[in-house]
Amino acid sequence: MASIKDVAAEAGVSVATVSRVLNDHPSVSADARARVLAAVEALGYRPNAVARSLRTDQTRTLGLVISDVLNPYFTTLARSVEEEARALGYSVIIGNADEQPDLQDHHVRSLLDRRIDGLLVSPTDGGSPLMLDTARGGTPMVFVDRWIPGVDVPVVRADGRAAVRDLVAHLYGLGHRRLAIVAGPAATTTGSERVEAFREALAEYGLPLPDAYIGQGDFQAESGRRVTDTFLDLAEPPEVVFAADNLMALGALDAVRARGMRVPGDIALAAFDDIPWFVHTDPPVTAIAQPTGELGRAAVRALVDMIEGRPPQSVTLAARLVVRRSCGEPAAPTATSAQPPVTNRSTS
Amino acid sequence: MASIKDVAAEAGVSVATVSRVLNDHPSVSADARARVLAAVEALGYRPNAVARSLRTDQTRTLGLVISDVLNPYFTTLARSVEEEARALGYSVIIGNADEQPDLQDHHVRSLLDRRIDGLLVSPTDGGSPLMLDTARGGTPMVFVDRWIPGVDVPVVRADGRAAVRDLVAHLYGLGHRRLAIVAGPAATTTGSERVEAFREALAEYGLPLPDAYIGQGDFQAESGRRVTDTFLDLAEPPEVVFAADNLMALGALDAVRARGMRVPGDIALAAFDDIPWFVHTDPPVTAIAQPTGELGRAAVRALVDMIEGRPPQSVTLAARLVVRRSCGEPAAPTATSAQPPVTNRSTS
DNA sequence: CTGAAAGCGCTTACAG
DNA sequence: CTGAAAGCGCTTACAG
Repeated sequence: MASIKDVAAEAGVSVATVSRVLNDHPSVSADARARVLAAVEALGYRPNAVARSLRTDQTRTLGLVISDVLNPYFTTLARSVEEEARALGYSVIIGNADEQPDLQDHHVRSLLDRRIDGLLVSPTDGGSPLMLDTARGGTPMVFVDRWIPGVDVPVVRADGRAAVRDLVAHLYGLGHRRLAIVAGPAATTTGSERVEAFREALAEYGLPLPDAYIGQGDFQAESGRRVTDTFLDLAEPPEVVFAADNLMALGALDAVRARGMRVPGDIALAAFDDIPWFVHTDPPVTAIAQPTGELGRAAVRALVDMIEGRPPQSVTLAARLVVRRSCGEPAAPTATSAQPPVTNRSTS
Repeated sequence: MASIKDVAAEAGVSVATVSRVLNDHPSVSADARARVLAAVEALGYRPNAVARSLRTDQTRTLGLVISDVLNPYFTTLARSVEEEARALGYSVIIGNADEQPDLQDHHVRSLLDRRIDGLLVSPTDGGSPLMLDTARGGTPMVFVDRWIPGVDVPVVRADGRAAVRDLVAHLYGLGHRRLAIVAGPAATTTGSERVEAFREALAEYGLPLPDAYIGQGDFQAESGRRVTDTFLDLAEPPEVVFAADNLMALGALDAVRARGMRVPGDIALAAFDDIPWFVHTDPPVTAIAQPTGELGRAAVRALVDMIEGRPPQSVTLAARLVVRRSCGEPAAPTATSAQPPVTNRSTS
């Protein structure tokens, strides 16, 4: 692989001059510039980013630690993060925590070792020592989707409270009274907040949320299956299962199907996070949609602002309820077509 | 951030000694080792991977350029790649080509600039100049899933030929005679091979594959929708649509649904690539499953073999047909339960 | 406008 | 067993 020395030799100039034309430094003669460019072309030279990073102390790279690559929500988030980063001149390295705090720390450490310029994290837990140290230690950092309370780090996320209230109103209107939730880990903000929002919304209707109706999942499919099984084994099973993310909803569907039961006839289902497949499941799943792409872009902008010395901005966007058929048919259908239309209701 | 010099000062030794204990070099006294370790601990020192890479000329990093992050197949592949790489002591940086050759080249270039030790690619086209140069240029490289003919690079992939034959047998047995395919880009191997396998299997049953029944997609959902629309507009629409990947199947479902038509009553559907959601779509989708995890692991092993100077091995694994209900009910149901069982038939 | 030189943080022969 | 020194490929004051 040709180095800057080779280019300098080929062009008959010093490495300093080569470096200057490569970095668009103004004080280079047109002649020197042309010779260097020709040499670069002839040798197929590409600057060594490793050497450049060591010297400049910046990698123009962002680290993104997501909770689970198999979760379409995070995959969509990752895509928008990469797009926005690329537009701003940064690359991104993705680490998949697979919902395991240990693996999350592994990736954070590895990313830090590579001296990424900034870190985007959706924490899988309440804050490991490493994560806390990193946040306090001056590395530019922003939380996306999930965050860690008590640390001074910008947060970019969706607020699902209003959408959950809309969901409960929808369920109540359909006549459901026994509502259960498959929650995410209590140590994560989305794990606890979604339960709290659900509980509060239920309270508005005078409905309880008994412990037996709060199942502890981990945001992955298998836990949704297991918890739903537990619900179905109850002497008085719930009429509705609200899965706190799309993968646990998948698991819930597995559990229901395994018993030969039907949604929504035997049990209703709703999910946090909307994904394209929910339109085509049997039945289409009522879900709470996040503005995922916008979250990713806002998170990158906040992080790049920090990196480049501008004040970063925390952002909270609204999630919205998307009603489909998995919780039952509307009591008073007004649709004129045989097939009920998909309804997109926006909160606030 | 503490550097090796700080550690050396703290421990009262030279940086060489610090480096030696960090790299488990045998000739270090127990005393020096202990002092260095204590200093590392006290300072929270972490070696700078950038500097180390520059010096050793290896990054212990693999590049993975996948065709589309939003495709669950590639996401599953990426996950297994990262797992196996981690087990072998490597990190992986993922680049998402989003099925665009330009974006693919952008990521290849960026990965090369970072001096990754090896490259894993699922090419989105027939071979850009950059890709060809890279393959010939000595960078350890292996193709996964898709490959570029005519270059001497190991290939790890699934062979779907037998499974496609099984699929056609299944469709024929169900009475279908007009079969159409939504193909991927002809410039990709999976784009052209799946069409060829389909055409050959049809020929065995004396069935033609007219041009009108070959729709040109790009492996993304929107193209599946568009092509299926075209099929449905035909004077004589096909009885079956075979989508060459799961995202185009999603698009096909969208198109069918938009017309208020039903699968398989109005038109049957099958897909290449099996994903968890296919169990829960309406109806469950008959699909060809690849041993995705094993492909990812085998690809990493081949690449690491190349990097570490061992002869790499190309691997071809069989895909298999998973029959569900999207092509119609079996003619002679032998199941005793009301609900037909999911059948997993393994080819060969 | 240009080049010689220092230095980023490591690793590794080379001497001792 | 240990340290001084060179060098990986760049960038960037500093002189001229």
